[in-house]
Order: sequence, then C-alpha cells, then structure tokens
Amino acid sequence: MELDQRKLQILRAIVDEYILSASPVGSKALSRGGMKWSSATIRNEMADLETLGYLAQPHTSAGRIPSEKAYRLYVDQMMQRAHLSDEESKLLYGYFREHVHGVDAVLRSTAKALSEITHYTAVVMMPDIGVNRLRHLQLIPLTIGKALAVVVTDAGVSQNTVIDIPEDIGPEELDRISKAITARFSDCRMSTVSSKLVRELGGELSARADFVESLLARLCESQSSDRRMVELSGATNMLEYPEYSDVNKAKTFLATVEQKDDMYRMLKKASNMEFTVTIGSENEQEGFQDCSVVTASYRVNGTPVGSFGVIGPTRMDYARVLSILKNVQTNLGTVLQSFLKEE
Amino acid sequence: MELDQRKLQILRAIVDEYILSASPVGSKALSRGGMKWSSATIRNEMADLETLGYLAQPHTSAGRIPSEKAYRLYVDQMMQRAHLSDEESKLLYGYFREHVHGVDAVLRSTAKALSEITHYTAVVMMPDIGVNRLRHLQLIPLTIGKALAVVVTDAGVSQNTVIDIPEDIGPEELDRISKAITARFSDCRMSTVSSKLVRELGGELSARADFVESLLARLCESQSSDRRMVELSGATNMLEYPEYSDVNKAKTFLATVEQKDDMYRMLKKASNMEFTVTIGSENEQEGFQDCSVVTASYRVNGTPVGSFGVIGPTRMDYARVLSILKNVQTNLGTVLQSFLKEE
DNA sequence: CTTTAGCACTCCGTTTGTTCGAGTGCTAAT
DNA sequence: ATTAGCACTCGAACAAACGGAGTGCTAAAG
Repeated sequence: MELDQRKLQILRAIVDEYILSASPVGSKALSRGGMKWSSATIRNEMADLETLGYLAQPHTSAGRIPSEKAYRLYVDQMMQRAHLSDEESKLLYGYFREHVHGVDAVLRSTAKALSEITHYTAVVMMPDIGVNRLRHLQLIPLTIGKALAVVVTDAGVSQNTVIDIPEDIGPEELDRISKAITARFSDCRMSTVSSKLVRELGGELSARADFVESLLARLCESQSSDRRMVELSGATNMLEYPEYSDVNKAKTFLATVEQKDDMYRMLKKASNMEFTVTIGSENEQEGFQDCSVVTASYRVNGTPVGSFGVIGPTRMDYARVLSILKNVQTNLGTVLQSFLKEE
Repeated sequence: MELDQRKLQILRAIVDEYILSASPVGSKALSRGGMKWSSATIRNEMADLETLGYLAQPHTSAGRIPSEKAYRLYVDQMMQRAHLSDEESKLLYGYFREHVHGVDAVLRSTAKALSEITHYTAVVMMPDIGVNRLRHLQLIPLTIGKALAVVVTDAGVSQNTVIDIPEDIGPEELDRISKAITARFSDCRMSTVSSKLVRELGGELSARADFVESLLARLCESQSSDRRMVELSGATNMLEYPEYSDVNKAKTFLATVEQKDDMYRMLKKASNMEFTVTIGSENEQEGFQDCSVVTASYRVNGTPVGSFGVIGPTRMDYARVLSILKNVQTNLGTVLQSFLKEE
C-alpha cells in the first residue's frame, strides 16, 4: 500500500523531530510546530501509520517513535541530503592535509576525523592488501630462526609479519631471497602471489623452495587475521546519547565495537558498495541491534580496496552522516592517489 | 601517632570488607562477622580512626569507608600477599605460550592477559627503544620522495617510520645506505645513534650526510611520539564496578585511559621501579582521581626497558593484583629473554 | 580504666500516594 | 473529510511515610 502525500509529510516530520529530540513525538507538538493540519487529523494519520508499521508507541498515551521500517523509507526516499557548511568541509579537509606520511597514518586520521565531526563512532578498515600489487618484500633478521617480513604494495601500504625461518639462513641470504621475490612477484596481486608455483623458479629461490612457499602462505594468511586491520575511533562518543545512559547498554555496545574481527568483516563486506546504510536489526552484530551503520567505500586506481563507516544510534542524522562520508570519500581518494603519483 | 594492634586489625578488616562489597562497613556488621569485640568497642575505635584520617563517613549514620591514607597503610604494611592458585598461574602462563612471535605480539597478549585475569584495565608500554641497541636498519622505497624505515633492535623490537627522502635516491642506493648504517651503528644504543657525528663517516654515507642526519633524527623523535607505544586492554571492564555506574564517570575514565601519550608517560616514569602503587589523588591524571594504578617494570638483560600496569578502582584488590603482576613480570622476563638467545 | 549493653537519634533508600502534563481515541459538529 | 471537544491513560516528578543500618553517648559491668 502506498502512503499518500500527507502521510509521508507527517512521517518525515516525525523522523526529523525524533532525530533531534530522542523522545516520542506527539500530535499536538507537531501541529503546533508548523504542520498545516490539526492535531486530531495528525492523530488519525499517526494511527494509520502505526498499523502500517511505520510508527510505534512506547506506551499508550505517549507520542510515537519511528520504527526501523520508517527509517528505511526515510533513508531510501524521503531524506534530502544535507550539505556541509564551508567551515565543516574545510575542517574536514584539514585532517587530510596534516598527516600525509603513509597510508596507515592517513586512515587513522580519517577515523579520528569522522568520529570527531559526526560525534558518533567511526571505523576504518585498512586497505585489503590482497587486491593490491606487490612492490617490495624485505626480510629482516630478528633472531635465530625468526625474521621480520615487511611487505609494501603499490598502494603504499606496508605490513609487518614475524615469520619462522630455517636456522641456517643468514642475513645475506635473507636479503638475496627478498630481492629475488621482489623481482619475481613485483606487480602481482598479493592474493595471487602465493598460488603461483614457486617450484618453477630457478636460481636463488629454488634452493629454498619449501621455505619460500611457507613464507608466502604465511603472508597471505596473516594479512587477514591481523587485528590491526581496523582503526576505531570515538567509541565513547556513544555515551553522550540518552540511548546509552544505561551502563549495560553502553557496555555491550563497546564490547561489540571492539571485536575487530567482526568490524573488519562488516567493512570488508561493505567495500563493494559505494554506500550502505544498515538500520537496527538489519545488522548482523548482536550489539548493534539498536544502532545504524553507514559505510562508504574508498578506491585506489578505480578498484575499491576498503571502506569506512560511522556507527550511531538508529535515530542518527543520516543525511548529515552521508554527506560527511561522501566528502571524506573524495578527500581520501585524492590523498591515496597522491601516494601513487609515480605510475 | 602509632596505631595500636586493635586499631590495625579493625582497619584491616574494614579495608578487606570494603574491597569486596564496595559499600560502607558498619560496626555491627564487623562484630557479627568474626571480630572479637563488641560493636560498641569497634565503634569507638572507628571514631578514633576517623579523626586520625584513616576512615571517612559518607554521611552520619552510614558505615565508614577507608580513606586513601588507609589504603596507603594497607598496601605498605598490612596487606599479606595473596598467592595465585595453580589454576590461575597456569592460565596466565598459557597466554605467554601462545603468542611467541615477536615482542609486540607478546606485549599485546600481556595486556590482554592482565585485563582478563584481573578484570581491571591493563596498560602495557612497548619497550623503550632508546636504551636498546640497533641491530638492523632497512629503508624500503615507497613512492618518489618517501620510504619506510624499519628499525630492529637487539631486544627483537621493530618499529616502522615513514620518512621523506631526496627524490634522486633510487632503491639500490637506499639499500646501500641501509647496510652502511647497520654496519656502522650496529650495537649502538638507539639514543646515541643520532648524536654520533655522521660527517666523520666515509664512503657511501658521507655523500648523503644531510639526508642521513635527518633520517636518524627522525627515527629518534618519532619513536617517542608514536601513539602505538602503549597497548590498552579491558578499558570497559571498569563499567562492571558500581563506582562507574554513572555514565559520566565512566566517560571521563575512558577518555583518560585513551590518552596514550599520558599513559606512556606514566608507565615510562614507573619503569625505573620494580613495582609502584599509586592511590587515588596521588595520580597525576585528572581522570584517575578515583582509581589506583599498580605497575611493574620488565627487564631485558637486566636493564629495565618498560613497564606495565593495572588500573582499577581505589578499592581494588591490591594483594591479588600485585601477585598477578609479579607473576607476569617473571613470565614476561623469560619470554623476552628467549628472543635474545643468540648472544 | 576498659569494655559493653542500651537507647535515642539520624539519615538514606524505598515504597506509596498524588499531582500534572502530554498524549490518545472516540464522537459529534462543521 | 476535517476538526473541536472530551474523557481517559500513563509516566515523570515530587512529597510523605517507613524501615533499616548505623551512630554517639551514657551508664553499668568487668
């Protein structure tokens, strides 16, 4: 069933109001606040909207609050995108001017920027190294039997992994192996590096084929399990909102958000989409049943390599958040590109 | 003025009880709970203890709670060290068995272990790289004008820094410079590396003296300002305690604990001492006025290189925490030593 | 002189009652 | 179809009442 124009207007007014006040909005308040119908009319419509599932009543004789269905409709069709003030976008831009050393630093500062500007919680996933191309591999001796493997990709992302090495390999040989691998696999996608046949290689590498194979396998595996792949910022911002004035709710939220594996999975999944908005129970995470997650992906050279997002109460200011994400998305794109100026 | 035996016993009982219950303890409860004096006697003693500053009354006709002075006395003289059950120390040991790859990983898992076992908040500082000796420096090209500097010290700690490089340096030269620096400064303390005169060097390095100097300076400077130098775990544990059932208190605590710079400074300062116990207002941090911080230092080759600690409410179980820290200290010592088996 | 029983008093946390305001649904009039 | 009016409902906020745990003081007992 379609909602007529009036129902839509009323619904929108309710959502707008609720986003601001966080308390149930009633018919009188609405009609006083610039609606062109009387409270009674609005009341009737509200009753209809309730049976249609767009509104809910905490208890009889309270105002209505929007249901998730309402937010969905709001986000998909009714919301008009806010545009940031010059001030804000300048502020945002500032975050990207400052930390220009290294992709990691940029993404970390992105998380901080997002959480500080939105006042919600921000998560940023480090770029999925798998889709990038290897630029440099360096093995550095640590102790007998252990070395540090540093991988640098064409997107300028680096990653350290501690690996086991045969005890009879010396520093010079490690260096030669590093160079050989770099030469051989340079510009290969990381995800395909390990699957390529190592045996077919001649020279330096074939003598250590077993080791090299396990090394490459380890690199790919550790990449995905690294806890540091998600940057989190402003988790405690949520304590500002009445939704979380109950310590227990706050606790479950914080616990959820600290599950970096889950956060990573969530963002990874979202990185195929330009934007996503996931409302309340649409979230898979237990602890996000009362929140919404808005994400945007970021690209390098046209391919999406990661995403970032904002987590807030379901009544978050979607329009504003989306504008901010969009802004950050372009900023981020520019900055990341600048790391690749040599082509 | 000295406290007589009875006063001491009563005070100790009050502290013990308050640590458990978190609510003011009264004279009747005490005398019923195994004290050999009547409630009236205890009451008189309590009145004395209050005028002496060891106890405080939230309001007339409430029980007494220990003052900071009382905790101080308790920690310094009255507390008998708890000893961990076999189960617990085995559990603890398990944390160290698992993650044996890399100092960073070990310390991260230390933080986790501490917070999970104590149920308080744990902080661990990464070893102060300054007192360690350089083992390896590797420069890896990132883009034009930028490179990644990886430093490995004799304690097995690694550190990445993105640095600017002159645009005309190619990969091969970077590699040569890396090797030259490694050869020249190997086994020098990191803190002295930069102050050594670079100009006096011949060969490869002298041609790039300016660059090398700024590089070394950068390495030392970035080391101390790196936010990642502190590992935090279990910050949300504090929400379990009635002291933090007020969301605002929780918020200020969490905000404080997330100031990694401050945490680092705190731990750094404590790393000269085997153990420290800092109670309530003895803490410098604004947000720790209602907490206590207990720290222990850890050593490599006899020199203290860092410390770790537990933050809890002032009424935390000091005896237990200290035992755990002591246990962790030895475990950690063993593990870190194992990274140095080659001497 | 020290300890303890007894008593009056204090104060908090909780419960119970009351009021007030905002909101609702329904009906009848426009 | 809309709206004014009315009776009703419910929760938040405030106040009074109560019970319990604890105290300080005094006087008696050891």
